[in-house]
Amino acid sequence: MTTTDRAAEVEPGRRDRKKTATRERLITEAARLFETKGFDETTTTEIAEAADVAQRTLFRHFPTKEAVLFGDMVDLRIELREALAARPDDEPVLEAVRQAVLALADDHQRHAERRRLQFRLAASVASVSAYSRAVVQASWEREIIRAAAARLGVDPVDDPRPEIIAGAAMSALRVATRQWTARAADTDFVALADAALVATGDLGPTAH
Amino acid sequence: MTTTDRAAEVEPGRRDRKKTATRERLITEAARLFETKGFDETTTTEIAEAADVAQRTLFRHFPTKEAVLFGDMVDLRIELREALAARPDDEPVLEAVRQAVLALADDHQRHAERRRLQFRLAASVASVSAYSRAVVQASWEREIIRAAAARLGVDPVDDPRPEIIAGAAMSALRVATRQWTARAADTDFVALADAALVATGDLGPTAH
DNA sequence: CAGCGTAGTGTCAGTCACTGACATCAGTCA
DNA sequence: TGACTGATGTCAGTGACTGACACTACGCTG
Repeated sequence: MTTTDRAAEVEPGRRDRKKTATRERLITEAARLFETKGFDETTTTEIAEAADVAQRTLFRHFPTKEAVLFGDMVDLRIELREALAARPDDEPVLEAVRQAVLALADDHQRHAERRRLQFRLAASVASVSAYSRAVVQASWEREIIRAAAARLGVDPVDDPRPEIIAGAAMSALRVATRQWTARAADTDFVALADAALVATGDLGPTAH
Repeated sequence: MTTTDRAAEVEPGRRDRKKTATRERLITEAARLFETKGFDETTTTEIAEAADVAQRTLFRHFPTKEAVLFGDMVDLRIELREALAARPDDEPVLEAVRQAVLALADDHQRHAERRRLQFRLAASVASVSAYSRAVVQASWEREIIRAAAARLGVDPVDDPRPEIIAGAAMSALRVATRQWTARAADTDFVALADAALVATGDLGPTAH
């Protein structure tokens, strides 16, 4: 058990290291350019050149320009899935979802600067907003749906409740995100998210 | 200004009639081409030529190719807003939202063929999915948020509940849409949507 | 360790969504 | 009727993305 942890983590060779290095260079250079020049004003060729690769290489690592911006979020889906799986089986569904989504919130807190850039661009650039909603957030939503369906013991195609729970949780997360983006950099994002997620369980009492 | 007064329904002149005729020709020709050739396989120039206008004219009527596909949904937002406003003030929020969203469902029922094409493409083409979520559905969601906030007497920026309600309702609608698309053409969409929306109020009881 | 297969990259040329600029023509209205 | 204005056509671009092909270096196997 030297560097191998659980699922046979083999030391990656030079080729793989170069590949991930290129990928990360693209992500950071893109973020820097988006920050300084704006999203639409930055071309994919500029990003590629800043990372010292050909434009074609950028599109071998990412399917779209938007995907470069959110490139550091790919494993968040897995993280959310594991957080959901880690909740005790006898915990109420909404509580399990709430706790798991706080793992996402915690990640945002840890990568505050990058997340703020992403949220800011999602709020101002149409194509980024669309990507964030339809690709990033939708992937999280699917994890919540899957987990909620499993806990409720139902088929998410027949029973609408898993998807409704997921939609409500994602809405809560969006509210927290918007509030956080509008406030000072040291605002506690997890607390905001928690407050919003608690309100998710209050839909009944909202009745009137 | 324009001709006489504005809010009232004035008989549109020949110029306006031509304009809307062009717009509608673009929408129907696009739908026909998307149906037969597929979305990605149809170029905007082909759509324009089928409608007997220049490609440039298409982009004066619609900002994107996806917007042409959903061109017949523009006034649905207004319809939803009015349905929300029409609900009695003393009705519980969730019930008002449910009834209003059934107005959307009813529209889908009435334009079954076109809606099925749109949903099918949204399920298979990434850019269409993104547009549907981030533009079309998001606009409905905003209407629900606004109405729910007004009914609860809260500011939707501070209080997450309006957005959570809206997110849950939109999720219910998406479930119903997916179920409907997968079933026979004469399936009762309103009934499916109603069943899903009823479940929205059951999040508390879902507890365990 | 020599040699072979292949993954990651560069280069080039092409497609297509979308846009600015300018000319033209047709409704509209004084 | 004549001036104004808004819808359209034409043309020339920009920039995101893609297929094809060649090349190099990594890594494995004999």
